Amino acid sequence: MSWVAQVKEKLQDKLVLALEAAKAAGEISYQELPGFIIETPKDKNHGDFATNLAILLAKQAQQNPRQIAQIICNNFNKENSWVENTEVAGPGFINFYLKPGWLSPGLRELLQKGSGFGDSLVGAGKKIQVEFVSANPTGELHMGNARGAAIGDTLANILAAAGYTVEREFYINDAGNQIEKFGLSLEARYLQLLGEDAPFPEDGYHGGDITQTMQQVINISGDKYKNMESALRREYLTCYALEQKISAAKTVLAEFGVEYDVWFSEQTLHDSGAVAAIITELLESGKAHEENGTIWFKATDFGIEKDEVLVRANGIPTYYAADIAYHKNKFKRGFDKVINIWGADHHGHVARLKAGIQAVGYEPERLQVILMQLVRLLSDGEVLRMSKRAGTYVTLQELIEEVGVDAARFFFVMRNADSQMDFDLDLAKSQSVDNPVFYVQYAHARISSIIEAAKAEGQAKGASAEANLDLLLEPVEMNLIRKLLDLPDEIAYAAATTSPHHIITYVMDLASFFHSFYNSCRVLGEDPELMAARLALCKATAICTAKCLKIVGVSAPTKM
RNA sequence: GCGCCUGUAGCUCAGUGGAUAGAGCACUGGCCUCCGGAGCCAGGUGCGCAGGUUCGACUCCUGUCAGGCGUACCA
Repeated sequence: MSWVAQVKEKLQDKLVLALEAAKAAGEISYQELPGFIIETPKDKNHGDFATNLAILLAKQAQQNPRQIAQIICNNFNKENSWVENTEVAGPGFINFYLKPGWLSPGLRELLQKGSGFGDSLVGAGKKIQVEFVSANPTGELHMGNARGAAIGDTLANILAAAGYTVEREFYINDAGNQIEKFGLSLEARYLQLLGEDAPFPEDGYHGGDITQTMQQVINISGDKYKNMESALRREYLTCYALEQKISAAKTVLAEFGVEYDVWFSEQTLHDSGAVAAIITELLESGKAHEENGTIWFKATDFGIEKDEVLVRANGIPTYYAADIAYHKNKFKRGFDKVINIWGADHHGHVARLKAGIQAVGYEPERLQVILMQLVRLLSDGEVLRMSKRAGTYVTLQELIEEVGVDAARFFFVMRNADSQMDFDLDLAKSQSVDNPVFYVQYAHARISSIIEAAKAEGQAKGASAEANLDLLLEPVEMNLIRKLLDLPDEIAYAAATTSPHHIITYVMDLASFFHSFYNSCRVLGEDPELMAARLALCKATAICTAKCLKIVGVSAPTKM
């Protein structure tokens, strides 16, 4: 448990004791202890902690909340605690003012733990999978995929820091209709490149990358497939192109800082009979039935508006059927919970999939889908609709080259997945200096520089837990320490709410507190003891800043 | 029509039922002979609208308006 949490718990115990004492003395009457909270007031004038206990008791006790608060304060035993003073405020809050130096043990703990500070065990023993990006392997990864990549990878890092065993997975949609179309498009381009007058499929993939890939095939093996039987030719070309696309995706994602544990092929679910098994299972349990050659899942029995097709009239299973099989496979692999990050345009699929999961015997709550609103692209102040057809999309590769990994990841994680965000290309390119990522990185670089300077003067040993941390009594120092000690709770909170953007909000605040401290307190050249304490505070700030940046997948430079 | 998401400052966005709702950008003025001025300090405007629950609502509920996205034998 973090130091702040320990102090809080002690406070809570003592509050309950005070209340019981008051009851025993007949000063107040109540039946049940309400679920009160102890919080950190936003306004520093309201003390270090505050509780709403008295307000919640008012009804039961049939007394004025401020009176109750006063009674509790009178019965509160400050001995053997950090509490220096209590105060009744507002509608009946009790504010606690703690003794100077109460933060020192926490700061010492932080310095001792180093980069492990912030980790917790709230998820210990639980296994979670995060599946993200999972883009069709028929084209290049684009900016929308980049948002998913940044959010998914960061979320996985957060969950790992919170003690969960985490696996990252990319689901490769290498089966079904779109692969058919892909194959037809490849074949057409291939033949066209060889001078044939091959018609391009109606709604095929028009991307130039497909032509390039086919040019590669010709460079390698000439017209080897030209006179082959069409179906076989498509199989060869598709196989080659898929391998290329997947390998390219791996490369660019790795460049973006994302490494997956598992690349899972949809096709293997068909090959292994897992999809067929699901369909049989649903038929046999009466949850599906055949009608005119089509197999329907009775989704309406699970609260869905209409039944869903599992196998089309042409005998080919739907993506939906494969997805049920896929999620059963996930649960059989022992994940307590699986999280999917999807574009919001797939939200209609969530309820259906949950119904399917339930139908094959798993609690739908074990699947969480994080819907990510789509990225709107702005250029010259105009909204560009991202479209592969129109060629108005930015690839992940281009994004990395033009904006950089640090700025791009920071930017994508900064906003709630629910927000429909605008990405101003011109701003990202031309004014990237204004990106908040630099604000945070600058703080880290500044600290590194101070510590280097201290080393040069032979003072580096000061930046340690041995310093007399009780000397850090300036308000800007206390604010900074308090913020630093919030990190474990922030990570746990971000994990519990699966909201990566909280980490950004936190680290921006942290940087702000540090810059304020820096501007009003000197570190080097002070009295040796005070300098040692301040160096330790700087070191602690660097530790927490680097920790957050690492979680987000952004570098923590020592100089800029 | 029905369903999901979103409406908070001029713009982009934070905000865990608590006290006087925040940050960045943009605008104005100030700040180190000294540790990195990519920094700090100050300046003002806002919770789409209407009800309800609550001691207390940006937060929960209902209705309504606006935008986005779904509502396939596509994925």
